[in-house]
Amino acid sequence: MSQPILDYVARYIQLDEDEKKIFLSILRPRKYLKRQFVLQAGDECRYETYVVKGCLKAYFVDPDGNSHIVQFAVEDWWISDMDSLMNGTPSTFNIDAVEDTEVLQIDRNDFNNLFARLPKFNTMYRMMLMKAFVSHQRRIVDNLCKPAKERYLDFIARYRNIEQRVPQHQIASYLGMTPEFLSQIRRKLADQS
Amino acid sequence: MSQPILDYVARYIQLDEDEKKIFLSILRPRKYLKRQFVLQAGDECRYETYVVKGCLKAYFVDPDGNSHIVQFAVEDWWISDMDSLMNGTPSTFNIDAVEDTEVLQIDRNDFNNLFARLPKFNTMYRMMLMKAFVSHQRRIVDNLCKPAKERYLDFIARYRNIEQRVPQHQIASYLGMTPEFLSQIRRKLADQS
DNA sequence: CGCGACGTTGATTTGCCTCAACGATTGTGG
DNA sequence: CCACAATCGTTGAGGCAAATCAACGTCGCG
Repeated sequence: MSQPILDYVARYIQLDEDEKKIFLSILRPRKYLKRQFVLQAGDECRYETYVVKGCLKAYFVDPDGNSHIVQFAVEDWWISDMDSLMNGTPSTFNIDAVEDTEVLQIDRNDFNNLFARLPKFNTMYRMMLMKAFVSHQRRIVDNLCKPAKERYLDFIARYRNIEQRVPQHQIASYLGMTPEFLSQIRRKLADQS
Repeated sequence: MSQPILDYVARYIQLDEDEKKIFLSILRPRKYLKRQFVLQAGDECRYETYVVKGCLKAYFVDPDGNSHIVQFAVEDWWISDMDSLMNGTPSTFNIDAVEDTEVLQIDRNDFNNLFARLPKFNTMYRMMLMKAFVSHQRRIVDNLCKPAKERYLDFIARYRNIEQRVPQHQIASYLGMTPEFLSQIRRKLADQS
């Protein structure tokens, strides 16, 4: 159960046995059923969540009721409402399960103390955030300058494993287009091949 | 010259005199003239750059030759091509000066060593990145679900100081619309008030 | 002066959305 | 085990937000 996350951590930092013990002690395993909420917008985000098996998604529901997916998290990914987790403000995103999912969670207090107790985690988290920074910037640029068809092709090239596990209309939401339009794009691609 | 950056750092971490000395020793002051390049796409990003006075911008030029501004950096902001800075890969962004600008720069090697030499900086940088993470996510969502007019109004509300220093077509680029369309939006706003 | 950067305006086009209707599945309670 | 609802994808007609293209006026500056 905890081996994947230890491997994950080991890619960034080396822990001694004591540190491993402390780290493992703050992880709480939990399961979510498909469609079950991990976090509802407006609530305080109480956990940083690591996905062991399954798939979660974070999404924003705008005033018109349309929902916009900001992140998928499959195996070996982390997900949370960072703003709420840092500051205790009400979260703006919902997080729920795309399929039945097993996670390991770190409580908000433990998370905020973690960096003082085990300073090495500063390094790991900083490096994770730097990678996220880069991919966020790329996503912003791509959304600005690439047409819908190209964004779709990029997505399936990069996340082939996600594409097959998530309903098509959710991919459309992630890519910033309507499900009808994505359907149209796929038809044209199928016709010409 | 260095006081602003010390104040900046002090908002996140407390340095003793030795640490201050080390930190200051890796900062290189430099001036850029309006329109001068700080970094050209394809080159290796050699510096993390802190703006003391003036304004820089980072932008991506797409295959059609259109440029898309990903970030402005005015006083007290940092700017770089993070991917290139981390990994030494060719940068995808250009960075240049919107106006005459004074900066403090940290060389790529010093930057990568900084966290080992002065571990406190892990904490500071992690916290900076967490804030950036949140604002990137918000920008992604806003670009997906807000119409152009609203994005413009949000921008001038949040960055009134930037709006007055940067040519209008660059703001349009940052907001992901054409300069013609932004001009139209502004006319309508002016008419009805 | 003359050129380049900047903003504006209008005509036209287009990428994508809206709305509505329709099968195919899946799942679920009676 | 069936009936009915919910979820999901598809298709087409029509509409709109924003892009494109082209022309023009202004300003600052070498």
